[in-house]
Amino acid sequence: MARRITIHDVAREAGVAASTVSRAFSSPERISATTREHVVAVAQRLGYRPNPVARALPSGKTQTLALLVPDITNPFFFGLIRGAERQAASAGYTMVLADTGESSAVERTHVERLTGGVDGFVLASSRLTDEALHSLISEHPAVVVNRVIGEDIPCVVINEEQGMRQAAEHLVSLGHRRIAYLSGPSTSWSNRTKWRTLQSSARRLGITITKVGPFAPTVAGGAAAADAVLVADATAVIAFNDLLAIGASRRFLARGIGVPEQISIVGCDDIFGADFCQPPLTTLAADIEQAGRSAVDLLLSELARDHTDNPVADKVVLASHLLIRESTGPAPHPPANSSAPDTESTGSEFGSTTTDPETPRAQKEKR
Amino acid sequence: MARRITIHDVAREAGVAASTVSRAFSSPERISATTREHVVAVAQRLGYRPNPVARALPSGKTQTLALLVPDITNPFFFGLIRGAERQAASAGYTMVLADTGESSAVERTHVERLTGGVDGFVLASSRLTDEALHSLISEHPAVVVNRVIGEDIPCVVINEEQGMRQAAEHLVSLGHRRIAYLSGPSTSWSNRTKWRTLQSSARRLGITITKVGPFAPTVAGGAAAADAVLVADATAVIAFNDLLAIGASRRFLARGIGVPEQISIVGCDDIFGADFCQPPLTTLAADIEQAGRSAVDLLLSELARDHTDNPVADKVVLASHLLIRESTGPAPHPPANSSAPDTESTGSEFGSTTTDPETPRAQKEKR
DNA sequence: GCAGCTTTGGCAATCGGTTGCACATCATTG
DNA sequence: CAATGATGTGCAACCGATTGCCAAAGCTGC
Repeated sequence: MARRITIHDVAREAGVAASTVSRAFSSPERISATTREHVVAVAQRLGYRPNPVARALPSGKTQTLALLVPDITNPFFFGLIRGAERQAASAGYTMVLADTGESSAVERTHVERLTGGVDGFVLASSRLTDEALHSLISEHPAVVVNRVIGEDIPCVVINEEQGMRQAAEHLVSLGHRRIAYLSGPSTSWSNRTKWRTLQSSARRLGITITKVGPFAPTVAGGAAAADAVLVADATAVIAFNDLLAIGASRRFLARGIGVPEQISIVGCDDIFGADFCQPPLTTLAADIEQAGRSAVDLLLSELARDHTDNPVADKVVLASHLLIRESTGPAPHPPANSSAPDTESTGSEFGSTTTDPETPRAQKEKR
Repeated sequence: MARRITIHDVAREAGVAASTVSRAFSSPERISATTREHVVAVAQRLGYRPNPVARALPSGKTQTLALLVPDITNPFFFGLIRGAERQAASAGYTMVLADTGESSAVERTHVERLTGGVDGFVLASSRLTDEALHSLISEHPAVVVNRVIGEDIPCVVINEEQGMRQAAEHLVSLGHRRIAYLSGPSTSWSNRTKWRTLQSSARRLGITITKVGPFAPTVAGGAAAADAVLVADATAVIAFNDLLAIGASRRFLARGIGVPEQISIVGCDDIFGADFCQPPLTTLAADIEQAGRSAVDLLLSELARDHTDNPVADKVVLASHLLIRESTGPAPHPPANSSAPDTESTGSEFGSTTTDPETPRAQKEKR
């Protein structure tokens, strides 16, 4: 724990000024090759390491990024954390991780406290209101993940619409007509988006989707959700996330209700474990690790950006696709009149965008 | 992104010196109540936030801790990260997370780079050699997790011996006589400890335990491990961790080998998913989140310690206990001569310490 | 009314770097 | 050979806080 070697120690030992030592490292072209080599050699011999905080003070750049997540516990964020950490590290940045405990107040406090100590923020699944986010982002460089706020704020989102439509069509193709949506936190933008998309898909496909919840987006929450579904009288459920889906699935099985024989389950996120739970979960997958990497990239380019130029923010949309495993199957009592019950009610607003040939078709699969 | 309010702005606005503003916050007793209130009010009005890096420079204290893990991907570390982050946050510390990619060189580089920017390190499952760790810890405050090095280095470990003995006894009680140990990284202290304990347990219990591996401690590694086990001709396996156990279990099932009908599997760590994989995994559980909390506590008390006093380092040992689920069952062909084959070969070195009544007993369980 | 003490607030140095500017040195050129 | 320019190095200010020391002001008691 000996005192650390400073630039002055090196300067004295090398017989030059401290500024020369500084330049030997940070602007080598401003110094002659001979002195630079000498200084570097002395620094090496003494074991000199620049002090990051001293370096950060004049420049205001800490080479550190903060990642805020609502709940470190949630496996969904593991991939995000991983991707973000790796990308940050490879760019020479250090990553600070903070858990906001699903609370907007804590989120704001963390930002306040970290400001000055970090160069920017990645806000994953922020629980802040749009206004709060806007004002926050106007004073701190930040990118949001899992949220779209406006043209001026860089963000990384998963194409939930795409995924949710696929999920609904998959279930309809299996003969399901009454679907329940297991809602997550009402403060979650992603939750609202999923539900909105599902409602329009339901209209387009001529089926009914009812919302149950909100539930805590955890395995424990899934148990409660399962019981609520039984009351809602649905043959299939789409869950806000895999945790909820796994929890519900286990609860159904524990109550002697077959999955997917009696009820089908679709999750979201393809978290760790979704492939080896029982039954393996049909889920909406997206490369969430990529989301972490993209978020850091966006933030870094935001930091590099000359703030006098055009303030056009980037937006990364990650594809979402359905992974069909074993938690979904044919509806228990396929309705006799399977051919397009009331397809003509399709809203014009969707008719234009979705010229998708994948409409309800035969459900003669067997298990 | 307006310029940040500094202590000087507050001083000017309040009509006092900067030092007075500083004292108003950091040493209120050195200042009259009236001026303090006035200064605080002005600071509040201006939205003043102390700059953490400027504050860290004179004090040398950054209020930041670093957590280094070999692989963020590994769910085992999620609990650790969570526990550490929470404990750090509640003590007003910020946590930096870094992945060493299972490499001792990267680990060392990270420590080098972070030094000065953090007050101390939590090294989880370090891949460094004992010598490297010793020299590293002699110059940086640090605590290690999952490793015991010496009396002078604070550490948090899981009582692997206890757990491994329980696992071995559990399998023996089910009639298993030939057990394979699925080895993890050879640089892992925990891996070596597990194997050593297993060897002595085997001698004591009069069974054979063979080591297969090392394998990558991942689900993918588990598949390779499963195939190796088939060659080793064992009726049960104990895996270095749950990832390996789950991977092996899936591989066995895919190859038509019943788990636990034909082969029993015991994992380690009780990671997320161990309870809902197929079959639910019998595993050695420890409160790893507590390990994270304890590690941070230890580090914090290490930092608070007056370094002139006695250098006695703390050591936290966390209990490990067996969680019996469904991946273990009776050995496929229970040997006829079940009563203590060669118990007298028990090494004296263990005879003294393990006066443990739990020796091989009946295996008449049915499934 | 003044010595002596306590309280209060300011000055200035400091932490360890970075960087604008001045200056010295040396080579080039008219 | 002097003027000019290019190059290399040092001085000192600065980033935003903290803190030791000093002095002014206020208070006590004789």
